Amino acid sequence: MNNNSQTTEESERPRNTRRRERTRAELLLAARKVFAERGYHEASIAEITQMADIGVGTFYLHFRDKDEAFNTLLDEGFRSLRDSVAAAVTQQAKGPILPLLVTTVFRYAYEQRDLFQIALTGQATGARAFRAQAALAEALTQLFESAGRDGLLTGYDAPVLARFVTGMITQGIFWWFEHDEPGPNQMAEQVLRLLQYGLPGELFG
Amino acid sequence: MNNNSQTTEESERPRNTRRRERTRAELLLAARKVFAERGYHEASIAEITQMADIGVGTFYLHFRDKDEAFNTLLDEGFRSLRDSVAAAVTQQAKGPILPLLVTTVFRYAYEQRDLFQIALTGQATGARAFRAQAALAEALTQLFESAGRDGLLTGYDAPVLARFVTGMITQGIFWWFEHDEPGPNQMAEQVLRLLQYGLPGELFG
Amino acid sequence: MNNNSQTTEESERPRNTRRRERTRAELLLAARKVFAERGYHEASIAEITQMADIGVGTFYLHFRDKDEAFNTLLDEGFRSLRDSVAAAVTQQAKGPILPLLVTTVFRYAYEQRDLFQIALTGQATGARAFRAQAALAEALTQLFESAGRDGLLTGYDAPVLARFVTGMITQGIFWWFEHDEPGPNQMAEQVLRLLQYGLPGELFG
Amino acid sequence: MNNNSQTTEESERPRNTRRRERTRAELLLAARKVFAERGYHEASIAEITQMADIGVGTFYLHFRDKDEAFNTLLDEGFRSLRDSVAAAVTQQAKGPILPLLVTTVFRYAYEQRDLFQIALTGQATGARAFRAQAALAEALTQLFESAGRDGLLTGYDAPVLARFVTGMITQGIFWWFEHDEPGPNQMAEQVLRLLQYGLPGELFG
DNA sequence: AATGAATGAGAGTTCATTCAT
DNA sequence: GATGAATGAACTCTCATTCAT
Repeated sequence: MNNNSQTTEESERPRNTRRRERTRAELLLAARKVFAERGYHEASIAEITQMADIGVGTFYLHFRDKDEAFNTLLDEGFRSLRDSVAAAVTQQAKGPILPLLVTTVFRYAYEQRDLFQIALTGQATGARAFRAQAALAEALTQLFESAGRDGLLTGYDAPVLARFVTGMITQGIFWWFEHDEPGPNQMAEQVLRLLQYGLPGELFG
Repeated sequence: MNNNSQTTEESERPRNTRRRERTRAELLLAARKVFAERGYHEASIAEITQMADIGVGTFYLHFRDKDEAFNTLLDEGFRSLRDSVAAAVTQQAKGPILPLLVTTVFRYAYEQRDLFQIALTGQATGARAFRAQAALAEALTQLFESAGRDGLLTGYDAPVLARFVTGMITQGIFWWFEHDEPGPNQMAEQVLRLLQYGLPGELFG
Repeated sequence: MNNNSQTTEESERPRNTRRRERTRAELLLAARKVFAERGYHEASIAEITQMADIGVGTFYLHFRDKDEAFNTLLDEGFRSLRDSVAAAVTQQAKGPILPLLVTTVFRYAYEQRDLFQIALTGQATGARAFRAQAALAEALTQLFESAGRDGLLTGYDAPVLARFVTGMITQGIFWWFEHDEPGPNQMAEQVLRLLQYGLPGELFG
Repeated sequence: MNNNSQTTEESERPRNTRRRERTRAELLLAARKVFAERGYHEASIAEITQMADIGVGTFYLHFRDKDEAFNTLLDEGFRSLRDSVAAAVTQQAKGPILPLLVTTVFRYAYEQRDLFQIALTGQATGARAFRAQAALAEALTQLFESAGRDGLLTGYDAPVLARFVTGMITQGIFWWFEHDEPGPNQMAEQVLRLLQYGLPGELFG
């Protein structure tokens, strides 16, 4: 309680803590690379720790197992996306949300392609991955349900509609796994144009 | 003595051949179930052969390895989808293709959910899966490029547009992994409505 | 049901079965050596399979894990001791059981020293080992309780008495881990003499 | 400046020494608990140091390795038993030693059950454990050899006899791992009665 | 063609021990 | 003297694949 011990609270603890945090960060960075390159199952702890230049055992000092490392990686990665979106929405208080959402997600995803590759391609049985999509779909569902209550969107099923838009965004991000163009702004613009104006009637007879 | 060479097409060869084919079909059926239930990596050859009630070794008489079985499964499964689409297009010669394509894919996917679950969720590193999406995107790209040459679609990038639509369809199918409603026709209708009319301008400011 | 398949029931199955049994026996033999030499914890599956000149994986075809192999080893080993004792008792129907029991156990233990070394020294957390002693104590308890009901043994607590005798026998067997003499008959004789006549009163004042 | 060399016996050194000793004692206490609860192999240094609320590294400042801690624990524990026995023998100078020995050992063992549990059950490959039994057997051997030289014990092999008695005592202590009754005095009495008077002749035919 | 016992490389994980602070 | 993060050898166990029958 009181500082009568020889471990000063400002120097001793932080030293270890700082080292611990650095190691953890290095492991997460390496895990990010390896998961992105190999996918969940093909990624081995050995490769991750080698890439981080850290002993195998150390991995287990920081994560209970492979699964926890994977989840931590995504959780911490997407937390900052969530923050970005929340910040953008708050800032531009009364404007339309949809364009903002699409644009923000695309911008973030373009910067963090590897993270999305892990989340979307990464495999990982069960619910592990797909949470990225789920979170996006959730946000969009709320948006559309709100719009629905305002009388817009007659004839549409909000959750399903949300999924469609999620699919469009997801595929846009997939596109970047193979191409660099178009950039996030143009990508967002294309999505929004399609959503707003649709395709020419000729295509539908 | 007797002509049991490779020309005896109706008696000798067919007997073995038929048996061989039956075994192969049983293996593929079992593989389909197991891959759908477990995903690529968690599926084990042992479980597949057990479910097929066939010896482990026999598996390798029919498929070089796990990967080949997986690919074969998808190839053969989607071949029939391709045929369905081709047939539908040919039949309805001069009408608009897009609605036809969307509707046919949804109808097929609704019936063959397990196949799509394997293909879309299935894991399988690299390009293994995703070919379902790729094939669909390819077909749509051609459609849109053709439309683009007719002067429609100004301002759109055809391949990217194709991806967007692929994403919508994919997510529609994903939806069915968790829900049974809406059925394929309504699902197609929702997609087509969104594609044709877009969303109300209020959502875009 | 009927033998219309090409697998004849007298040749095909037994061939595999025989091989399986041989492998299993070799594994148990090797396990016996290694456990005796190293004790439960220091024994590794790798060493066992190496000694048996059999692949590591094969071990797990026959035993769920190290523990099961250990238990199987003791169970099968002591089953034959139990049989020996039962046979001896049955045969010499109406004579006194105690000398018979002591003698039979010692004779068997002298031949199967390694097995007893595993059981008595073997370690193995929990109840794993010690069952040899427990079984012996159990048999002796019944013997003494029966004698107690006949009015003999006043002043003795039968289960505790049974443990004492178990301890004597156990230590006799321990002795053989380091010495070869005296042989089982003399050992039994010494135990029985002590049990029957006790030590001279001078030692007790 | 000040004479803090190795001759300052009352101020400087003792402070450190005392602290050192306290840490060591805490470690041994924790080790005792953990070894008793888990057995040698399942006990981990981490658990011991956690229980002692002391850093892992500190353990190795006091003991070369796990093995040394284990041995130290037993050595120090049994040293006091040896002292108790020696004191009792000296005190009751000319009476018979055997009853005294048995009674003293049982009384001590009843109080220090955990120590005996470690020593008798504790696992620890090789000679590590079993030294408790060995020491007891040694003392008894001397007793019996002395008696043998006085012409008593004809027909008995002193060392083997010593082992038998060791076995009885050991099993008496084992009994306490599962039961609380009978207490040390009654237990000793039962052992001594059996040793002095033996069992009724009817049991031997 | 079919079988299934056998294989062994390689995975995840643990833990006694070290060492920079 | 004390600390605890880091280490890596060693372990158990799995499973795609082979091959004698």
